[in-house]
This record gives sequence, C-alpha cells and structure tokens, in this order.
Amino acid sequence: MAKRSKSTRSRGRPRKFDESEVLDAITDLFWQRGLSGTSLDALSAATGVARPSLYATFGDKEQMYLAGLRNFFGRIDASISPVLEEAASLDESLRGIFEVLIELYVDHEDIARGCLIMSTAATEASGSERIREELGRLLDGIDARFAQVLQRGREHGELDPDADVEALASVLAGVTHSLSVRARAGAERSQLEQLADAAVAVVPYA
Amino acid sequence: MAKRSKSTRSRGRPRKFDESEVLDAITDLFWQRGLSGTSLDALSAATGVARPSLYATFGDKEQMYLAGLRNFFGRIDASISPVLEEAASLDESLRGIFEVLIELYVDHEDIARGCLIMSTAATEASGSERIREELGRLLDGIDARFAQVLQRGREHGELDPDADVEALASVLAGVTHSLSVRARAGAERSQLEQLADAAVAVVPYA
DNA sequence: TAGATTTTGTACCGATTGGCATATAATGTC
DNA sequence: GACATTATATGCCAATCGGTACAAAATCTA
Repeated sequence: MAKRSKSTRSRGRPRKFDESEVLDAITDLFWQRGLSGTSLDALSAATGVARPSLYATFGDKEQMYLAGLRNFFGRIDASISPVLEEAASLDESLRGIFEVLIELYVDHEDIARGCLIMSTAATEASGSERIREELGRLLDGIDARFAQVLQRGREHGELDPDADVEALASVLAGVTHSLSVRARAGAERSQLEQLADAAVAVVPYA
Repeated sequence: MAKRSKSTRSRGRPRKFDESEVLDAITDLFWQRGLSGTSLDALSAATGVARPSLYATFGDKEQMYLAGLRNFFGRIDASISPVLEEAASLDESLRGIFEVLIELYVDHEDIARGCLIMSTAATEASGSERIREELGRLLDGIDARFAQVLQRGREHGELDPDADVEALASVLAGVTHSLSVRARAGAERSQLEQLADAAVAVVPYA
C-alpha cells in the first residue's frame, strides 16, 4: 500500500527491477495495443516482472495505463524542450516540434505508431471517467504548449498582432492529432511532412 | 458461407432480424467501446441476436468491426451530402460540414462519442493490417471530400487561386480528427465550435 | 406430405482474462 | 541470530473470452 519509491533505502527485500525502465516497457506495450488489447500476462512477459509485483508497484491495469499516458507525455515534452530552446524563430520552433513528433509517430520496425495518448486513450475514454479526464488534461497540455510558443513569437514581433493565439494553437494542436491518426494508419513520412508544412504555412506571420 | 443478402426471397428459414438494423446496433456498440473492449456477448445482447447468427451473417468479430467502420462512414456521408447540396458558398459548405460532425461527435446521453473511425480504429490499427488499411482508406476518403468541396469553391472563384487545395484539405480534415479526439475527451460543444470557426478562418478566400 | 434448405437457440469448447492468496526469499535493524 | 519488513514466484480463482457443434424450427419446392 505505502508508496516509498525513493528516499531512504528500503528496509525489506530490494526491488529486482528499475521502476522507470519497467514503466517505459509498459508504456511501449500500451502504445502498441491500447488498454483493452493488452493483458497483464503480456505486460508481465514484456517487463520480466511477475503480475503480483506489477500490481503492487503500479496498481491495477487502468492505473498502469494512466501512468503510461503520463510517462509518454513526459517523453514528448523532454524531446521538444531542447528543440524549442535552440530554435531561433517562431517558424523554426513550430517546424522543430512537428519534426520531433513525426519522428516519434512514424513507422518503426514495421509498427505504425502514432501517439499513445490520442490513438489509444480516445478509445477507452468513453468507458472510464478517469481516462477521459486524464486525456482531457493531456490535450489541454498540448494546446498550452503551442499557445506558449505562439505567444513568445508574438512578443518577438514574429506573429501578426491580430492573430488569435488560442485559436491558432488549437488548430496546430489539431494537426498533431491528425499526424497521430494518419501515422497510425500507415501514412508515409512524406505525407506527414506535407501536412506539417501546410500547418506551418497557415500561421499568419508578421 | 454463401452470401445472398438480397435478391430472390431465400429458401430456408427466414431471418428474424433486419441486417441493417443489427449492423447499426453493432456499429454503436463498437463506437462506445472499440474492438477489443467489445465482446461477442455484448454484441449479442445489444442486438438481440445470438452469437452464431451474428457470426453467420457478418463473419468474425474483426469483420463485424470493419463492417461497422464502413457503416459509420456511410452514415456521415449521408448526413453531409444534403448539407453540401443546400450550401450556397464554400464558407457555408465548410461550416455545414463541421456543424454536422460536431453534432455527431459531442456528448450524447452522457457518453463522450467522438468519431468511431478515428477514436477506436486507430487503437487497433497497429495490430491488424486489415484494420490499418481500412482506416487508411477512410481517412483518404475524408481528405477527398474536403478537397472536392475546396475545388468546387475554387471553380466558383471563392478560393484564392494560389491556394494548395490538397494541402488545405489535409489541414481541414486534420481539424475533424482533432474534433473527434477532443469530443471523446469530453470537450464542451462551444470549444469544438471555436475550433471549427478557427479552421474555417484559416481558409484563404478569394 | 416429404424432402431440401437455411436460421435459430442451447450448450459447450479450450484458452485467456484480471486479480489475488500464500509461502518463500532477501534485506535492514536490533 | 531473531525479528520486522518488503519483494518475490508459484499457483490458483471464478469469470469471461472468441468461436462452434448440433439439433430443433421454419420456410420453399415438389
């Protein structure tokens, strides 16, 4: 019951596995198969951790899945942050974001990936309030990231002052949703890049 | 084995159910729970048709699901067609499409719906080539519908002649993908309408 | 009325599901 | 070394899974 992930070295028998590594493996499996399509047996096999240990560490399957969603969002955020820091302009920032996402979403080892959040959480959202709420929070987070980038661009005089930052952010975030679905459907990388280009072209630069 | 859905009145014992009504019920259940989340028992209960009869009529669960996807697309197409015929301008056409989709996607009886195709097929696409291909075809169909509307607008001189119809269609289709995910996450109708407005505002009218 | 044909409903199949009880093993503390 | 504490692995649970065998029922043909 007690959560004591870090702090003082624990008293009893030590963990045999690294919690964050296992969470990554869990995340990847949910990414491929979704919540309903992934069994605890499969999770156990993929992580090398027995079911009871998984259960003791992460809770039930839905809690594991929620942890996977947040972990995935964290991964994306971590990939995008340095890109934004290096970007010299609004245009470069937006292109950088889309580039990272496309690299993440597109086929890898013959698996059409897309985005774990948009592609699998949406399915379960109608049946689980917890998942629906988490999905809503994560989507809001994506909107907010775009709004932040656009706002910074406006402050640097790169954006048409009349542009509605919130509305534009919604459209750009919407394009990422589309990138995810299309990648999941097996779209070619070039097609995704064209969509990203079209999205960037829609921004009313100053 | 033999498919003889229509034509001469059949020879043996007559069907007790209407095939298209049952397909609608199947579609609705998959819409809520996705493929993996829907059991044959649940389908049987929702349709009032015993499992063996479902199997004999539609094939296995995946084939039922694929039939549901196509049925859903057909529904949308049927809802949009009259709107496009009545629309007097490109702007009206686009607004009409988004209006129909939002009405379809938004909460209904406390169930966040979104789009069956984008919200549930994406999950299964990575595990089934048949579903992935069908999803690709349906997404292409959506792109094509938007391209058609934009092309018609261009021919009427309503669209900036320099506009890239295909690219613009991808962005608009992408907004529908986004509407689906957001609706599934429980977004308010007003938020979806704002996104649709922002999308329409992005079109470079002549 | 006697087949031929097709659908229906019951009942069952082995496999898998999510979850947990329990005993054992490995550590720190005293 | 004895104990408390924590994590492990084995094995089980009732329930459900997708799918089907089979016999009864309902129709058309002749």
